Amino acid sequence: MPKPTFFNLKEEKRNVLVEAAKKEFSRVSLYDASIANILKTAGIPRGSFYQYFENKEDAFFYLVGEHARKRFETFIALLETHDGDLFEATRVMFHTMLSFSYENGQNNFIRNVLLNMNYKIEKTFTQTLTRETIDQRYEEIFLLVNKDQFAIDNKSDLYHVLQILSAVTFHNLVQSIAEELTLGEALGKYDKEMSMIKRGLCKSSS
Amino acid sequence: MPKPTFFNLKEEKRNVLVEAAKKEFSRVSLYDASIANILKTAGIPRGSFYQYFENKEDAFFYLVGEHARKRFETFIALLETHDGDLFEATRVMFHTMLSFSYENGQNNFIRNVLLNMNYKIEKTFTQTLTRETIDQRYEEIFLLVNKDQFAIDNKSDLYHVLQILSAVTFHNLVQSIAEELTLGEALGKYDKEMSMIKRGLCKSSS
DNA sequence: TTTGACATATGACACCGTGTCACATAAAGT
DNA sequence: ACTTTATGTGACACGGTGTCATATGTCAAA
Repeated sequence: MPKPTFFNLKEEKRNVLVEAAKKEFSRVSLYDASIANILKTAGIPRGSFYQYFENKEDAFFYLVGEHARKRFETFIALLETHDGDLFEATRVMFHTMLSFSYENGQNNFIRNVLLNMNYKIEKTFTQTLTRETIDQRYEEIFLLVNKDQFAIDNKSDLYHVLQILSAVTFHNLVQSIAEELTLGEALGKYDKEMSMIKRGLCKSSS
Repeated sequence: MPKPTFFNLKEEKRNVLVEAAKKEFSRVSLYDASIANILKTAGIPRGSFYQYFENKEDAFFYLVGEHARKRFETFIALLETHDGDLFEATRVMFHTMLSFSYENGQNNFIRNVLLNMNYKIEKTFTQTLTRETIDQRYEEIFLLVNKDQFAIDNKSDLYHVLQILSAVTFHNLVQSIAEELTLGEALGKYDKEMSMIKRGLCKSSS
């Protein structure tokens, strides 16, 4: 987490810093990013950066976390809009993130984050779906989801549904961007795989 | 790819280097790894390293690729052993990788690779190297898989089955290691999610 | 207004890691 | 033997990170 000094900053200065960091993390991965570039863009001296953040990672995961927070709000809103249809909400989410990523060309934060996605980043993204924080925001999802559509017995089953959905959705997001699929191709593949998951991979006879 | 010089090396010296690199990449992630440590372990001067590899990444992905090659052989063998039962072969693979990872404690290559898994690494894992071999290997799988168990129409459907299977399997592998689940917990979660995927997440009526 | 305690700003610097390059040595070809 | 080609070597330039001594600002109590 950023240090208290960061949050004590005047909003404008904080924004300048956030935007500068976002710019650098839009250019390259966390590991290729250079603090010097952030400093140059934000116009602050080197020492100041370390007043606000522990290090580069700290700044990066702060940005990802903030992004994830907003996405979660969107997701909850989508669930409400679609009468608890989890698949449709996820599908719209997929579509939205992908469109946004394509519209903004090579240099945009979310594209870069997705391309360099690893476990820690994915966890920061889906912190609501992990076992530890399950009760905090999982409850919110659970109440909203229309359970009628699922072949599930209990609350724990929904956890696994979310796990599967997020695994496949993220995999498709990353792949679509990395392989530079067109929006149509990406959605086609995603819908196909989603329908297979819904229906089941095996013959019902087995 | 490593430079020709690397492959011209006498087998013993090449092995020393490979083991040294593996040791370093077992300790920390690709980005935290230091070439200096590899040099020290292998007992070669700095310049030599750059005779053999383009850079750190080059060495790392060579090791991952070699590992993946062996895993693929195992997988094909498993498919044969289990009469083309793709799910069972995948399950055994999951079990094997996880067991191996646990048995060897904190410092082992595959654990570290899984923990720092990203798209490029996963791609190296699932599609081994050249374009030509991809089609060839896919064909190999296609011929071996017992299509009777699946609700699939054509060859393209199997592609999507493999996509889903690998997404969920990798996700579980990484999560099990990162969250330090016991082998029992990990297998329980995996089996549960696999059975949900096989049967389908939605009620058959929908 | 002065004072002192605490928070914040600053940039020079020590440290570490990468990749290169000029030169040394070995191996192979003729 | 001599030339050519391949490989070995380590000093070094360059760039990046995190720290620290010092400067500057803030604010409340005296």
